[in-house]
Amino acid sequence: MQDILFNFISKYITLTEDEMNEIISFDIFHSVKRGTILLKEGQNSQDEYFVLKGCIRKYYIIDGDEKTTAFFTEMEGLTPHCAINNNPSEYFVSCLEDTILTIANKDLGVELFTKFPKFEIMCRIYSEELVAKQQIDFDEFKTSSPEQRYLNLLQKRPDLIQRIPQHQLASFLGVKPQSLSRLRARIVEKNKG
Amino acid sequence: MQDILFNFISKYITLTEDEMNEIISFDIFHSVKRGTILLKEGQNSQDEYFVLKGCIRKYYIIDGDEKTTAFFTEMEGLTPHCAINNNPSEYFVSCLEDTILTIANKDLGVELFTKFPKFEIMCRIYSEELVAKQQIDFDEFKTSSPEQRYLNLLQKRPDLIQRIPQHQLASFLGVKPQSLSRLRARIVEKNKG
DNA sequence: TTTATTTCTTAACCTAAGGTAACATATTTA
DNA sequence: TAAATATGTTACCTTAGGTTAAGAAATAAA
Repeated sequence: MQDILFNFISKYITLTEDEMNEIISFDIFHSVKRGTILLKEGQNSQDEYFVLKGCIRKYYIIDGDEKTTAFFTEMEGLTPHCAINNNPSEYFVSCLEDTILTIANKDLGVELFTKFPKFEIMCRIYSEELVAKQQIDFDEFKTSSPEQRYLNLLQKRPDLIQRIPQHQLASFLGVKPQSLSRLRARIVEKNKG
Repeated sequence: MQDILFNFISKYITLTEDEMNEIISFDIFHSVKRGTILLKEGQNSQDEYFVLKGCIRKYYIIDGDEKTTAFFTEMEGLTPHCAINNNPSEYFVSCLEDTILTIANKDLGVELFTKFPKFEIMCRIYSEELVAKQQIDFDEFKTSSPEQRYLNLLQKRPDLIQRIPQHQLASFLGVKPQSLSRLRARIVEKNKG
C-alpha cells in the first residue's frame, strides 16, 4: 500500500531506502471505514489527507442540506482550507468508501521539509501543477452547461459516475438531484431518436 | 513599483538588499499597454505573470465567441497551464488595462530557486494557499446561483464590477451578457419594492 | 423477513437562463 | 466630425433548471 505513495513521490523526486523507511516510521498510514467523518464544520484541524485507495468527499451543509463539491480518490490529496489559514472549517470531509490514506499535519510537514529539502521541491511542483489543473477544471465548469459537465465527466472520470451516489454527483455538477435525473433521461432520449 | 513585489514577497520570506538588487537585475518588470495579448491559444509559452498594477484577463474562444473565465489584478499571479505541462495553450491572456507586471519563465525560476533556496519555500507556501483559495472559490461557484454569485462579487470585489466590461463579467459569472443585464435589473427591482 | 431509511425517478408547475433580435449608447477610429 | 465598432439594455419566445410532491427501488436496520 505504501508503494502507491512512493510511486507517486517518484514522479517528483528520488528517495533512498533510508528515507522511505523514515517516512514509514512516521505512522501516517491509516485505514478508515466508510462513513467516517474526518473533518467537521467548525473544527480547526491541521491535518492534510492523501488518498491511497478509496474515496473521500468534501461537503457543506447549507440551509440544512448537503452540498458535495469535491471528491478525492486514488493519488489525490486534500489540504483543507482551515489547515492553511487556521480558521474553523466551513465544510465536512467524510469517507465515501473504506479508504486507506495518509494523514499528515503541519508539524510533520515542517519536520520533513527540514530533514529532506527535496520534499520542499516536490511540494512546490505538485502544488503548482494542482493550481493550474484546478483552474482548467473551473474554466470548464464555467463555460459549460450541466449536461455538458455530465458528459464531460462521463468521458474523463467514468469511475466517479459508478462509485458515487447520484445526489452527491448532482451538487458536484452544480445542479439538484432531480435535474441530474432529468438530464440523464434527456441524454438517453437523444441517443434513441 | 518594484516595492509592490517586494512587499508581497515579505509576507513569506525576508530578502536582503543584495538579493533585491539581484532580482531587479533580472529585467522581469514590464509595462504593457491595454489590449496587448500576452498569450495566444496554441502558443507554447513558458512565461508566468504577476500583476503589480492593472488587470489581465484569461479567455477562451469557443464557437467563435470569447468566454472570459478569470481576471488577475494587483498582487495576483497567473501561471498558464501550458507553462506547466508544455502543451499548447487552450486560452488567451490579454491586458484589460494598461498594466505593470513581472514576466518570468521557468529558466529564471530554476536559477532563482538554486541561488535563493528560500524562494522555493515561498513558492510552495504561496501555491498551497492558492490551491486552498481556489477550491473555496470553486465551491462557492458550485453552490450558488448566478444572482448570488453576482451579489457575492459585489461584496468581495466591488472593484471588478467597476473596472470590467459587463459582457466579460457575465462569462466570468457563468452566464450570458443578457442574463447578467436582466439579473441586475431584477436586483434593482427587488430593492425598490 | 419486515420495517425503516435512503436513494432515485417522474411529473406538474414555477422561475430563470439561453437564443435571437432590435435598439440605444458609448467608444474607437478613419 | 462622421462612420464604424463595441457595449449594454430590453423584449419575445424557447429551453432547462428549481421546487414540491409522490411513488418506486434499493439499501440498511430492526
